[in-house]
Amino acid sequence: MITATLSTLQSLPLSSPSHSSSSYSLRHSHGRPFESFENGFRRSSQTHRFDYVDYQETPYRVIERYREMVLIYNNGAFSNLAFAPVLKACSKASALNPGKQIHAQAIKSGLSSDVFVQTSLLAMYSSCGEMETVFNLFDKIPHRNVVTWTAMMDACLRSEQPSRAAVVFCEMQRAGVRPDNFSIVSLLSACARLGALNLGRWVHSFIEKEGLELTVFIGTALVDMYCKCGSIDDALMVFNSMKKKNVQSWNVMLHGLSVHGRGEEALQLFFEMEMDIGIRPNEVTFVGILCGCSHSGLVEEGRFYFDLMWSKYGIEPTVKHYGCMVDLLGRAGLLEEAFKMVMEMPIPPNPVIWGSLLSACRAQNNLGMAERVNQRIIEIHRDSVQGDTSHYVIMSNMYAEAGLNNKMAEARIKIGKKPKGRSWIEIGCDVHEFTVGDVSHSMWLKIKVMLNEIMKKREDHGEEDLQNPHSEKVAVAFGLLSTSSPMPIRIVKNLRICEDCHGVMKLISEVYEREIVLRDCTRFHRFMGGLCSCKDYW
DNA sequence: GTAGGGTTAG
Repeated sequence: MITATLSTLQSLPLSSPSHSSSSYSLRHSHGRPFESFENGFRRSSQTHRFDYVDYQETPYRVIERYREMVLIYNNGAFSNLAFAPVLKACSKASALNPGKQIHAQAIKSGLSSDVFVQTSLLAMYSSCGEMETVFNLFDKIPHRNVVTWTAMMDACLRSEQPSRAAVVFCEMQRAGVRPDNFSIVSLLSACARLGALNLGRWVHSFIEKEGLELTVFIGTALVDMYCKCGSIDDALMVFNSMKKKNVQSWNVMLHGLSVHGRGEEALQLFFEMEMDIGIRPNEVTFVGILCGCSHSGLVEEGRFYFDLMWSKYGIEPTVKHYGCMVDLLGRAGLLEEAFKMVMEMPIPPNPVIWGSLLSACRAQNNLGMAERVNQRIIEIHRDSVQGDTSHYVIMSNMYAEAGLNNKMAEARIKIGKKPKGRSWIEIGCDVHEFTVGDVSHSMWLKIKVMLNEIMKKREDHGEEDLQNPHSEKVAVAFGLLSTSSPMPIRIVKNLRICEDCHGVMKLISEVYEREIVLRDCTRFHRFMGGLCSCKDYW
């Protein structure tokens, strides 16, 4: 410890702090200069100019330089200007321990009540996953500004609590704090994750009403929201009206078309994207393209673009690109080729890839290969404490169909207790959160009958129909089309859901032979297609 | 002057 301190001190310039500042500035004079924070550090009553942050540096280097400053001025006082940038660096690096030390120093300096320091601390704890601390901290911030509120929304989104983020937004409005571009983007992100189309539309009209500019960030967030909420045409409308687009805007639209089974249009969009000078497709772009090929059964096109990403753009395929390809080949019935691809890929395959191949084996009814694949999944999961058991569900069903009852029973035991999935539905202007997997429902028998009926209707529609989004139809069914103002959200806890919905959540797990954790209810909306009786129930 | 934002395989 002492050695480290000495060596750090020795490595520092012996000249005055102001001199060290200029030497660093000179060194970087060709790039973005160091941010200058006068009063960042003070010794006695004397103020020194101190530059310690260069945003081009790695977060760890920023933290290191901050520590060097602390060593020099260990008897001095800090101003809030010293803390915010280094806490931002801690956020970027998810560096909890340095963050805690800085928190302690902030308290010692009597600056823990400064809103800049508090907001930076909030963001730091949030990016380190310390949600309890975040909520405690937030409660103790007396004068929250729009940045504080947005940081809190971001914390909710990070911890997979999008409905809470929406509530935070509402509280912010109630507190009389005007939302800005940042908070609107966070709210749109919450809508996207919730599948809350109606709320998203409210946000869109809010943007227009308030005359907020359709910046590239807001535009992209809107497009993403409409895609995730199943309203692809609205997404296209916003996308086409965007004056400025960057690679993320294109990627969002491309991926949206892909997951909606509109692969041909996705490929057309990619063509247009290539025509746009100044836009260079990146690896996310190709995840979107390959996903589109897979969802639309475009095998040859998928192969073509998988090669193109390296040959034309020099992008190395990642595990996600391989995942799309394996899914594409598997769905097309090319099991051997898919298996070969997994075995020969230069990066280690993960359970997602094997799982996708296993689903393909199930679809092709290839028990032999399914067993081989299952073995691989077991090997990968061997070391993990909380293993995903969905592969056993597929195996047990395949064994059941093959009449191998002993093996089926064996697999059933392994399935064990599944964690509860959560989902949300938007009814009117409320966002409702509920959980799935409750087997104790007193109406279960009745539900079962109802589900059979729903499944029959699904079959009558044909499998193809199920691939298409039914958002508009569902919106009507759920009574979503009425808009009310000014406060669009109210979260209902301990929600009762209608028998149909409750049962369908279970059924999805059974039918798709996988554990369903619905992050948004888009898929759920599509699945229901207006067939449930939630509207009457409510 | 310092703090907060959008995309990614099943």
